[in-house]
Amino acid sequence: MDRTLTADLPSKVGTRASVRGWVQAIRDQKRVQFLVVRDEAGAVQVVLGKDDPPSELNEAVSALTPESAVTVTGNVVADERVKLGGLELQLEQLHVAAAAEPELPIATDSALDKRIDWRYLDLRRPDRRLIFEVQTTIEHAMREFWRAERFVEIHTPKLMGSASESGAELFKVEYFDTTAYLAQSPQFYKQMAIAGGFERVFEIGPVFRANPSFTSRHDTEFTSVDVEIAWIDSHEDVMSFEERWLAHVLGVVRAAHGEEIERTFGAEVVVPGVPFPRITLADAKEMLRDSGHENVPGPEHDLDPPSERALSALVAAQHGHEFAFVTDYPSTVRPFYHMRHPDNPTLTRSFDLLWRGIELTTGAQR
RNA sequence: GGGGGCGUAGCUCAGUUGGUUAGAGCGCCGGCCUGUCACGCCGGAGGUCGCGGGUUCGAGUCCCGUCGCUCCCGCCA
Repeated sequence: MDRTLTADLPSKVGTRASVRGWVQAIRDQKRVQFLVVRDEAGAVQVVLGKDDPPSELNEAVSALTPESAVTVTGNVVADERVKLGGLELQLEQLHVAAAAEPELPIATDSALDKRIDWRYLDLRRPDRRLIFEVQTTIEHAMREFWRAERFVEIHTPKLMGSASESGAELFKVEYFDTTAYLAQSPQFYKQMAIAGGFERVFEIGPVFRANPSFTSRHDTEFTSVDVEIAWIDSHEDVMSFEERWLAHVLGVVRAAHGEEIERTFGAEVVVPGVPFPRITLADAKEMLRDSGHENVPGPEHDLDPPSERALSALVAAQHGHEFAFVTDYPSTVRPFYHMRHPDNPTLTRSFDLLWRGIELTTGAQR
């Protein structure tokens, strides 16, 4: 019998169906037994009346353990008493593909490090899966947008013969009888693609930075989204592209997952208006000082995390906007790959994009 | 790299100025329960208090070391 996803069960009422998934709950009573079986799309209540003495099927249900992998088959019936979707599956056949240990090593309130130790169990939780669903939607929406704007996707080498940018520490790896380095940025290859006549390129790929960093932002290995555009007049062209791009992506995410994100994480997905607010780094620091923010970094320094959070809060209050471009970094902060202003070589044609107090991207005219 | 916090049952956590046999909730196991839906009720099992050393009549508790986790700062072309 073909497998039915729990999300499709309403269309199966009055027929037999087979559901595959994980046992989420077992409520074994004197006269009746209930299971909740969860698959990637949802969950369904399974019901079985108990014989006296209990049937073999009754005994099999009693012996189940949470998170066991099962296939349950039976008639799908509508029943208003059932809180979970108003329907249930009347159990006729039970197949246990893999029985779980009686006691699970993590619970919903377990700490993150413990959940990571048992990641395959943690990922079964719908709120964990939602993150991956949203990530997939985001990448798809990005590629869709880029493709409509004549971008070409590139996959650049991650094993390199030398550093692609200075500043970040490199991971050394043995490469036959010589040494290679893990790429800490596709920047060099992006620019080669531009020089090669690819006017607009993008890459979504891994980058590696051997920074002994102890923060919640995992700098050592992460997935970087990179874009490079030719024939621009200034960094303003990059910003106006980026804001349209991100507004599009957030619009798609809100439409596809907005309600579930709100329900699961209590966070609203806000589709930003265009243009985003723009402020020079110097003006941002003045704004922060005027607002009474303490320890504003000096003129030769980037904003620190507390300043980024405070600036986002000020922009939100003044412009009602979650994004803010901070522009014109001094060349001392951005010495590489950044074009200087023709009339003021101490400033670069560059920007950072802040979102809800976090630095999201860095951009510049190269 | 600097600083703070934490490590006790399968999970989440209490544990007072050092003092008898280390507790709770959830989970698990057994029993009961006529439709539950966070099911309910009764009972039970489960511990090298991260590890090593020290102080003490006595250490989960104090001291030193060590391992692990976590938060903040720094680093982050």
